[in-house]
Amino acid sequence: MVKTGSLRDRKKANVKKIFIEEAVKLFLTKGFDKVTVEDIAAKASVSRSTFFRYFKSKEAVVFRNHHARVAIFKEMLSSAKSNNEKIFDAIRVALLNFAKYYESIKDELREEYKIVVSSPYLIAKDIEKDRDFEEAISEEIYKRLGGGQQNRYRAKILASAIFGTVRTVMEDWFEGGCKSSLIKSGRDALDLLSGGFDW
Amino acid sequence: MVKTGSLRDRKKANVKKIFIEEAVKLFLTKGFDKVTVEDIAAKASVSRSTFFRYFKSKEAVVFRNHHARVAIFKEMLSSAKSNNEKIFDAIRVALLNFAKYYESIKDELREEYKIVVSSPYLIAKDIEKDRDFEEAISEEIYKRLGGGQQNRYRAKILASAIFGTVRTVMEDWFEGGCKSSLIKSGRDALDLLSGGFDW
DNA sequence: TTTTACTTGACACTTAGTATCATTTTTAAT
DNA sequence: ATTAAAAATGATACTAAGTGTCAAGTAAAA
Repeated sequence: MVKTGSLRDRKKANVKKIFIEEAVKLFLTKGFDKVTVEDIAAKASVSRSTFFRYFKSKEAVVFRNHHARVAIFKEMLSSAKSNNEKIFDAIRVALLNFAKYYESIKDELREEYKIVVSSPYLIAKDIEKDRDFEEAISEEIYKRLGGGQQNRYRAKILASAIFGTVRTVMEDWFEGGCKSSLIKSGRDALDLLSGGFDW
Repeated sequence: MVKTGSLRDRKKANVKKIFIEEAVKLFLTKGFDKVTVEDIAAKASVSRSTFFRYFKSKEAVVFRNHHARVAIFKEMLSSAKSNNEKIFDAIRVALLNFAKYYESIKDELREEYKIVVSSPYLIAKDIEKDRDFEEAISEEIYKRLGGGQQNRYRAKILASAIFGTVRTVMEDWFEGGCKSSLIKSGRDALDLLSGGFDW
């Protein structure tokens, strides 16, 4: 039994799909900044107005999967168990799980990356989006530390250090065309971090 | 002997000063997003065209000191000496020096922060600007490690962890109205980091 | 079938930023 | 002091993102 929405719902889903396909095609060939919403709407054979009913901005097409990914990451964080009761180890488990997930959607990610680096504006936005992941880590550490004002700050500091590391590993992975093992690089980088800064 | 520029130069400097004063006044009272370049130009009694000859964008007024600050930081990084030959310690010295500098311009910074948080757009841009500091740290670590491909990556990871920490400390300082000791907070946070992640 | 709810296209508007051109102002040379 | 070159300004027109509104069309429910 296949669940078909109403005709209206199916039409909407289809329009959205076409928007995404055509927009991505244009972004990849011309670069994000050289594509106007007018162009996208024309390719999708609808009006410019309609585009803004489906996406709140031009870049929203590019970042359409962001929220879902953050949700997945949060789920991995909260369900992560460590063998040794150490918080950092649990975060590490979640991060490596997420790395595995990212490897499984590398085609999608590679395409997205190509679009992002085509525009200084998108690069900035991308950095901004990363904050959601960092905040998720911070929240998780805070919870596991048991709450309290002092721990909130402590959690933020640790999370920013951890995610700074993660971001760098990911950038490196993208730069190399997602060919290397993200899990292995991630593990190595986290080892470097956990070893401390006595150098 | 006072060095007076030409009449032209003095006029230009004055127009720029007026632009900054009026723009900042408007940003502080109405919030960045509610101020148009038209408004600023009107307050400065010049045309909108002229504004864009002095600043390449509206936000450039807010971030007008960014480059100079990065330059100062780089200088502090390259001249930092540690007692024990450890790279992390030299970076720490530079960071604490910079914290001292920031304490000395806290009024300017507090004003800037108030404007930045008035606009989601500026908050994003601010995060972007921070990358310049992170890259400066990365460069410095890389140089001190003696170059090489492997060290480039290593330097990036360490720099992102360090700067993630720094950013969090600064945010906390700003949130508290720049009243606490940035140097002390910075030292504590760096200690937390250097202790490693074995928890 | 008819009423109601939703979707769309057309249009007007605001604002940042770019580009051009004529006018004014400053500077340098005679 | 006069004039020619260089630079700053204002006016104007343009592109493009994003917002808001309204009337017409289409699907859903009665």
